[in-house]
Amino acid sequence: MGTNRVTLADVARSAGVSQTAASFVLSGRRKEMRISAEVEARVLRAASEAGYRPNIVSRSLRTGTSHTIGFVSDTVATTPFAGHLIWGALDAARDRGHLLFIGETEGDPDLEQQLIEAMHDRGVDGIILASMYTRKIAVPKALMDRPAVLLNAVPATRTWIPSVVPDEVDAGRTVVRVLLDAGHRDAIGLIGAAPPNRVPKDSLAAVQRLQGITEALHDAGADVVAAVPCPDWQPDAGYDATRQLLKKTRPSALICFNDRVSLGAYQALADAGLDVPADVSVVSFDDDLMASWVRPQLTTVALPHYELGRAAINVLLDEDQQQRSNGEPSIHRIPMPLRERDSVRRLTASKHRVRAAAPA
Amino acid sequence: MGTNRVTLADVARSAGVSQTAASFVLSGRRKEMRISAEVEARVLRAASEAGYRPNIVSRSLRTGTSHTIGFVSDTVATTPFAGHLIWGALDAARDRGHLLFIGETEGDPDLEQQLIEAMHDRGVDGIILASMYTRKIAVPKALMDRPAVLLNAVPATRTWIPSVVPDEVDAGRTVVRVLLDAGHRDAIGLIGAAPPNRVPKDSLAAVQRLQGITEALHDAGADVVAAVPCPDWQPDAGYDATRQLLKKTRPSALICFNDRVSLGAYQALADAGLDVPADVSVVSFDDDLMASWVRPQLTTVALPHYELGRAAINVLLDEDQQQRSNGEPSIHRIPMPLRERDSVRRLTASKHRVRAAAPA
DNA sequence: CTTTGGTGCTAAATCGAATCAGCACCTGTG
DNA sequence: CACAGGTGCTGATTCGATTTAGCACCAAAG
Repeated sequence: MGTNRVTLADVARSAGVSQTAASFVLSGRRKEMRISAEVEARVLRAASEAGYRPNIVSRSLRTGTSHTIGFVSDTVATTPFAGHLIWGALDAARDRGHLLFIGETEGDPDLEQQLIEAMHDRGVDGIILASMYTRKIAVPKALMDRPAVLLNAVPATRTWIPSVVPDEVDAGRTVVRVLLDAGHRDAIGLIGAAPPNRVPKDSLAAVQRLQGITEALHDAGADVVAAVPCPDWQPDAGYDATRQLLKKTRPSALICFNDRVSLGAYQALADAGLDVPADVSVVSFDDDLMASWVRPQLTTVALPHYELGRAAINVLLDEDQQQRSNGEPSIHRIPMPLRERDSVRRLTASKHRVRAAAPA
Repeated sequence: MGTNRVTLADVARSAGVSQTAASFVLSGRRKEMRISAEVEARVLRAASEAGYRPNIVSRSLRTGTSHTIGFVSDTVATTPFAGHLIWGALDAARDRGHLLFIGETEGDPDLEQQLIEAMHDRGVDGIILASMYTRKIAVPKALMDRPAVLLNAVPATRTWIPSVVPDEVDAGRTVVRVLLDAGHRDAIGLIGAAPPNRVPKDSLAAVQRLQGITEALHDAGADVVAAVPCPDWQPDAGYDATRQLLKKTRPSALICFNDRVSLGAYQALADAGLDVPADVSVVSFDDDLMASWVRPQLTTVALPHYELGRAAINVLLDEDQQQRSNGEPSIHRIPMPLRERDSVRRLTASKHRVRAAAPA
């Protein structure tokens, strides 16, 4: 290194013992080598006086563990979502004494491969491969040889690599519970997907949210009054779908499949002269930034990006060994927390459907 | 490492030569060791057939260079700004064969110290210490021993460490040029700071933007018609300041000190029945996201976060050595590009002040 | 026929920590 | 008094590359 770093040899010399003794003391294993308490004290003193810090490069070469993790993502900059994934991973890594390499692939498989190899060349203990939005991904070969975790993604092919994803099915159940608890039961509409399987192509979230919604309604003996799928989950499509639904029926509540769709729904409801939440309640998914910008603020189930990032580190560090031995591919589902805001109206205790009302 | 990686020894053995020969061939220095072309071919072939990749941990231990850079920031997740700084650094690092460690301090000096040390323990070639917004920072001791660059920050104390910052003075000149080019000359108002030095405390941007503006106006023989400082650069303060200015005078153009202030100015102008840009032109700084959301879209001078990130890597890798030898602290100023949008009105060729007009 | 000088390569040391294999020394037992 | 067994430590090797020192061979020069 540039300047004169203190090495283990320096510490040993100044404590008047062998490197071996110093090494065992400093790694807290003095009993194993039967080092006396007196020598331990001398070594500890010498180390702290000299400001000794172990050289992790050297340790890594010898032991093969670098306390370093690679985080490879298809995006780091564009959205706050990606930032929060990284943030969670960073915090968890710090808690466990690890540092993170970050790499961005921009969706390019070659670049992905190169980054993973560059990280392995530097002796990372494992790699987290993250996706900006939840999806199935082809697991690159380079990932298979060493510990790895998929974050916000599930493997397209069968593999031992564990995944960490949001619990979308449970989120579907959650939005239904919110509506049922508020007394909405009979006139619930769906914007963005329709049972049994009319959902946007390739969207895991769509399938699973719909599944949770369907199950929860069935459990309660309820059913949707109408459902309109959208080709994609953008405000425009949400607007069109909502208008279409309003032609057929007059729901007391809408479940929109994400916050951007909700934005379109808000607009369509306003155009129809319907007030949120007085006339129609709206619940949604994602907790996008806009969810707290729109008026009334959206009640929505949040994608837990920070927690996903944290979980990925912990899964990588804790479970990976076991997973590799038995062939079970494990999927860790992280709860999606409800953000209760102002877009759901609590119906009166009578539990009867209320056609319209807004008592100041 | 976990599975059996191919080592240099393996390559040498299968090529039937010594490690030394293999090493010199693979590092492209065969002439130095006078290796024959024939042996070179054998080694190259063996290496590529075996899929040899050098172990950078080992190389790092021997040579002290890891092709790894530490990026320590006070924020990574909260804003898109921070994301773009990292993005630029990531791209430049990749172009030059380096990988980035990322660390977030959350503004905590102890954490900052720990992160820097943890990175040095892992043999980074240098460290970039980044700030979310441009400011003076106390340079941590841990940074002084090895190559380092301050990003979006200048050192509070005298030091050899180079800085990379946006060129705010030039940005000040740019906004003035935009207005002069459009024929605004006599009735330019300032919102956010006032000459000679009534600026928000601790804001480098304020001082330098004002300096550029003042110089450029002076060069053109022009002057501001009125200037109102704000305590902080938020929409509310911008609104108040603009109302205050409008009581005194009727500008043909406003220079707002950032986009959030401009947002407030827009509101105050609207309240006063003045149209942007028909009655009053507005130019601003930052190119915040909102600059393209507001109507009319703001003409503004952008903070070049991506380029700042790139530059930091290049400065670290290129200039650091020299800087350490002579004691000159260097400051690299990155141009702030103009984003011309719709908030500036071009006056008629007569160059006379137009009181109000909006044909169609 | 020895020396010089160039060519083409190899052996061994090195970076800093971890760790295996032992080596003195002492105490208690038969 | 020989010997087992425990205590408290040290020397040397290892990880995988880079790099210094130097060896063997051959041709040309003296």
